[in-house]
Amino acid sequence: MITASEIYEKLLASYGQPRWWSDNPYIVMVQSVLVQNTAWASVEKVTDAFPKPLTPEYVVSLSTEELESLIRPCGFAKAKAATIRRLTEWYGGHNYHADKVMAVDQNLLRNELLQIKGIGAETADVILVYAFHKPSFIVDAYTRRFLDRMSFGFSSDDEIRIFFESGLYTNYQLYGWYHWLILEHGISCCRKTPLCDRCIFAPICNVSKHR
DNA sequence: AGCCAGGGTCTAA
DNA sequence: TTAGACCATGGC
Repeated sequence: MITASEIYEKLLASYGQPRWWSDNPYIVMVQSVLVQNTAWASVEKVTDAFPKPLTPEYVVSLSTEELESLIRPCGFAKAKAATIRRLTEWYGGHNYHADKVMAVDQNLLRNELLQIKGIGAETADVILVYAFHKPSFIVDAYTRRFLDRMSFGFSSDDEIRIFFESGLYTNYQLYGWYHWLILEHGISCCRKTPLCDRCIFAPICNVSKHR
């Protein structure tokens, strides 16, 4: 069976240097909530249309109605606005200071994030990796589908996490890049069956599982 | 475990 | 133009 490193090398060779989410921790936090079950284009639309720079101070100054109205194109406006508020409040507990958050133990931090209503495992891991530079491998629907098509037969996200974390250097940048590559692959190749003939994984990909 | 939250965009007809 | 699938999910 192909290893986690070999998969990474293939993805890298095919798609090139992956992009980083954002160097601004607060933007990562907000966008990670906005993107839940939402197309990325809608997230960019909302983020780009913000009347002022997207800072915690600015978000706190908005009324609930204003915030909901600004993020409406991403859907679930009520729920997401409330989650962004709770997340911002939590960040305020660390004085909006990313360095302070980064000093917290990874598992402690993950649990803190998971306690915030609206933040599940995937969103927590996205925030951990991209905002606070913690090596917590992100498992999402694309990751599961990708591995399914490689016929791995994992039965839980924990198994998947262990597969990646034990097969790679413990490095937050690597995890972030890897996640981005899986997404890029999933979006550009594995959503449309015809493209899969040219896919780098075609020889080992179970095409019958394509949607 | 399955269903619900819900606006926007793309596609096939 | 219209119906329907789908979107970088999480909560109950």
